[in-house]
Amino acid sequence: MARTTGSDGGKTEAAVREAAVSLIARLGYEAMSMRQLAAEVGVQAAALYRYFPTKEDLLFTLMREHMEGLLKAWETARPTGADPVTRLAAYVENHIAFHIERRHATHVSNMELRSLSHERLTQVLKMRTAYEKELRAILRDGAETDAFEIDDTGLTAMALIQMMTGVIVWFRPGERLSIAEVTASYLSMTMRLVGATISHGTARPSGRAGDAVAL
Amino acid sequence: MARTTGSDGGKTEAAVREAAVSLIARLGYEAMSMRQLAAEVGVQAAALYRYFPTKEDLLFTLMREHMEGLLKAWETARPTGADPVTRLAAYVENHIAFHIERRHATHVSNMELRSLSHERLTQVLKMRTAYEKELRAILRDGAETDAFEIDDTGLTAMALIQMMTGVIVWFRPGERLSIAEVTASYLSMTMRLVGATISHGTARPSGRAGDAVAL
DNA sequence: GAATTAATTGAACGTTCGTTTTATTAATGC
DNA sequence: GCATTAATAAAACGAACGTTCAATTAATTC
Repeated sequence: MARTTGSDGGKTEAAVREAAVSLIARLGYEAMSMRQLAAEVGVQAAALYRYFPTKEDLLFTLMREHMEGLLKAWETARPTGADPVTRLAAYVENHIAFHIERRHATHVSNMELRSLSHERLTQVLKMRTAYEKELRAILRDGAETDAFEIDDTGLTAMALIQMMTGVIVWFRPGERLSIAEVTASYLSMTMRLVGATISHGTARPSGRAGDAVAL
Repeated sequence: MARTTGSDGGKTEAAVREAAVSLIARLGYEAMSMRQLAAEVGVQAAALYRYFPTKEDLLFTLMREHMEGLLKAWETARPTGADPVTRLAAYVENHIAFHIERRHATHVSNMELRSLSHERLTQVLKMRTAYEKELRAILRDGAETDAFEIDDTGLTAMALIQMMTGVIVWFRPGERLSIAEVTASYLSMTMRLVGATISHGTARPSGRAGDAVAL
């Protein structure tokens, strides 16, 4: 056999991407073979090389597009000229929504970085850093205007991102909690963590929780 | 050649474990070959099979002992009969100290779970769940005695663990922050996140940060 | 409807993998 | 110092890997 009836390059490529994301998320990049991937798509292994020149090219494409999507999503969701609390809330909501929606792709982007060449790793990390920088800027603004009370901006940003991204590890759609409930809880935890001053009305008291137990 | 002068089974096995942890952490379990590992130890690949019957046995041994170590460390550090704030502080301090000290092993235990057989995966997850259960118990006690203000105990526990374990992703010893500084910051963030009542002296006010921005 | 292009198959390539087997030498026990 | 046991090397096994190549057929173009 050769070309099959109804075959379409565009559709096949999309099917390859989709199957690759879920297969890599489940088995890991190294453990997934090109033959396995091809079988999932319903095609011979050789056919994959029409769309991606190497296995690593495939991985890199998935990661790059994931990061581009994340940055684009934030560009769209980001409120312009708002106060730090509003901006932080938008960041948290966007982050959680995006990551829950793309659990598998996030898994791939976070876990398989070591399989990239140095150059490509740098590219992906650059995008990631740009995204994290947005959060640090919000935290810094909030700290400077006393909207937040933060020890260390960089450390707090990393802690928040790890906490939020961690959702994909345990969250399963359709279980005990809805996406809205999870998002609301994380938003509330985030605001407490950064010591956010209550924004609407009530003034915030001076005594900070945690002070008494700090080393 | 055969047996080499000065060779010692105990030392070789220890060297294999050590090399395996750092090699798997750096390359990933699937990407590390037994020949690579043997070369790192300064031995032929066949010699490894004297100590570990298969590659997966080696991985499982590393993971099981890591988890056993974590549980044992907590058993030792756990304060008995103390209030929730003290117990939570001890949990955070133990968790961060243990994970910073064993960054590579933690990486292995968290990232390579999918390479275990179903049965062994279950064993490791059982230990992990037992460890997480300790945190949930502390949070529940704190919530019931109004020492903490928590939306959802399970969700908060997961968020905290993800946040704390995330330290190993970005923390490098000898850089900007010391272990003590990092621990103090995480402790402070944790206490705010759970809405801990200030324990020594000052009463805690009613208005909670985050309320105003919750969905 | 012939020529061209797009999509895929099937077979093969050289390499590397985890693992096993057999032989060989160092340390140990008596 | 001889017998035994411990620790390793060296070579080989079949299987699986990523990738390439030539052949073949479906769709498209004119």
